Amino acid sequence: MTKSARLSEVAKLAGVSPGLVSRLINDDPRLKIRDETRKRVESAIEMLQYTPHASARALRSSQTGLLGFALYHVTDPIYAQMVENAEAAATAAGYSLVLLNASELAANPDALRRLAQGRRVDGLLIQGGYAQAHSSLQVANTMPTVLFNADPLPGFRTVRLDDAGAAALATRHLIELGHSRIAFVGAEGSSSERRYQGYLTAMVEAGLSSHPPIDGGWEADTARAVTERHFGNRAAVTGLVVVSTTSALGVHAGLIAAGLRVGHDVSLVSIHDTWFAPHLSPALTVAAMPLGDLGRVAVEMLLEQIRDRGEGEVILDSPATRIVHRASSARPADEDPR
Amino acid sequence: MTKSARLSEVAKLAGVSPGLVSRLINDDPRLKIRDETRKRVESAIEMLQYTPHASARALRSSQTGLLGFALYHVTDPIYAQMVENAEAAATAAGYSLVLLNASELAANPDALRRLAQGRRVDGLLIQGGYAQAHSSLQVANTMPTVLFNADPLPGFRTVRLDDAGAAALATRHLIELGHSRIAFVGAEGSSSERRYQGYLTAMVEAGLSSHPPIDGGWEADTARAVTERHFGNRAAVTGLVVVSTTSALGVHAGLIAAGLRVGHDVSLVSIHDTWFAPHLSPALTVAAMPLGDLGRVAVEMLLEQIRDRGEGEVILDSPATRIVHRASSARPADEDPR
DNA sequence: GGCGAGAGCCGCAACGATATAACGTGATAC
DNA sequence: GTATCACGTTATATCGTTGCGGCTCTCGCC
Repeated sequence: MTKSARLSEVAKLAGVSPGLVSRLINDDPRLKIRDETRKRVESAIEMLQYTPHASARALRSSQTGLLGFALYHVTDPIYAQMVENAEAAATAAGYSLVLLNASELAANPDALRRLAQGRRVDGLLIQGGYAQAHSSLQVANTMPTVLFNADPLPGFRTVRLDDAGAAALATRHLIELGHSRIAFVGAEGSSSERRYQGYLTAMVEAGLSSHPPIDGGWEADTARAVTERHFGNRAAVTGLVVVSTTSALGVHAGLIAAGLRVGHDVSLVSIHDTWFAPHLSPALTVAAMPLGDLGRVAVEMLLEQIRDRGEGEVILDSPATRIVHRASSARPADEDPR
Repeated sequence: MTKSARLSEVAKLAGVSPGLVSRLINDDPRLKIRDETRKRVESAIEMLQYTPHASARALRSSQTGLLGFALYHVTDPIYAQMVENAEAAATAAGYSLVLLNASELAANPDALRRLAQGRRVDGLLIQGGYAQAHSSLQVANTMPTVLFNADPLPGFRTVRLDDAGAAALATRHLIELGHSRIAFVGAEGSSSERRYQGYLTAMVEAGLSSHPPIDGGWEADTARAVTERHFGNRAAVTGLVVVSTTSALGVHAGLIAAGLRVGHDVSLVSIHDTWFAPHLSPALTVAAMPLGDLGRVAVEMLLEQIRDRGEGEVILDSPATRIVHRASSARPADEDPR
């Protein structure tokens, strides 16, 4: 029991050829086999506790059963949620995820080549932003790739959420509550820009004058600092739409530190729901997008591409976005309700 | 350029045999080669953009360069932080991490066999709790394994943090502020038990009477519900030590919901620091343990074991634990300060 | 009874790399 | 001048699977 069994040993024990055992294991559709023989082989497999050798199989069939998953920060709760669902989807299809550091891939183009050309994985899932970098373009031809949360790039499949729609929804939520002076706290990157566009759409359609975006960054720390600086004591607006829950946490803290009452002096809505949003005090109102679906769909698209070698770009704008109304947003206090 | 180059093609271009190229790439210490030949080979590699084929190499050398990393929840910010550092340590050593779902491994013992016996990875990192399950014991003999945040198990290498020490530190922090009625909010599992022991130690050494642990669970939701139920309006204690930041968030919310002022009526300290702890209002005081180190050390221990086939168990109790004092803890309001 | 048609199974040749033994050279020693 | 040896380099044997062509029976049928 110290050394695991080989396919040939199974074959010998069952009194058949290795090839037959292999075809049985991979249930080759055009395999004709007598029931008695099948049973014999199966019990030999059982007896020897046979498990196919992954590397040998990978070499021969040139399929590793691995998908590379490149992220900038696993610690970002938004993406952690996506990872969880992507992992589940991959496992369900018999694949595993290899965690990759997107920043490192971007910094070191050889690393990407090693992955793709060395056939270490069967496909790549890459977080947006990075994929826009030049070096990855070459990879596209040699390996199935899906970009998520990225601007569509010719030749790549892309999957992303309805950023503009969610931001518009969040903005409309504040407008419906009676707010008219509403600002958008954004960050760098195309997804923030799309969300700002959504904010603009909602403001224009309500006939309200919009503000230029406030850059708070993606991190809570920076968002907090910017908020404190921006809103020291006086609130120029009564409503804020924040680009992400992570930075909304910073805005939340910054407003309180500046002596403003969240959900009273200033109403706050952020994009993306996370597990901590309901537990802030006051709890955070959010425009929730189906992040889990993003992970699942990204994996499914990649697998489809691996199987069919399908070309062409696909953009998935999920319609499942909805407002989760919590205490951080309310009717404006110091304005006449409409 | 459509098909990537083989080792043999490099050899042919350089006018040498494949074996020589292989030994040069893997810098075999007992390889003697003329400088001129080396240059010729190297430029051939460069010219053909040669990259070793991962599966072929894995089959022949029986080393995949992959480490399995089994977690229960990637979304837990505590472990997310660990993953990030583990990934960095693995990459630095030329390895990659394969993300595994610990719950699924536990539920389905065949999955573990497939991994270990199928030689899909070179080693396994397994989150505690799961490893205690029976099925994993067999794996220990066939594959290098390191358990993290787990009780030491004979035959396994284990790495964990100084749970008891951190809890004692947190408790002493409250005692030093002048609190005497202090309770511990815990959860299921051995790490919570160790932390409760630390709480007891500190209480006993201060001559204070301790309370039985309050079970708040690991999640913010459950901790919040338990807190609201437990502390409806009246505070039986003035200080709380909470088993983890995640559940502390729930306790924080629950106290506020119950009408109690955190950092005033009740002081709160939790174990583990995370990115959101400073941004709660009031900000959370924590006993910070070096989570990043945990990830790094776990990987390093595993690699060591892979190389040396070293046996024996090692328990790392990191001494770097420290208190980060924020607004959620203060001198008790309704008691005489000592 | 001979022939064709499958059904059922076998065996060889890769897949791309690496480890090891074997092999040619010169140079050195006797 | 032959034996010895060190130094480079090559040839060959795997590693464990899978894909493919082909071989051998057993039947059915004219």
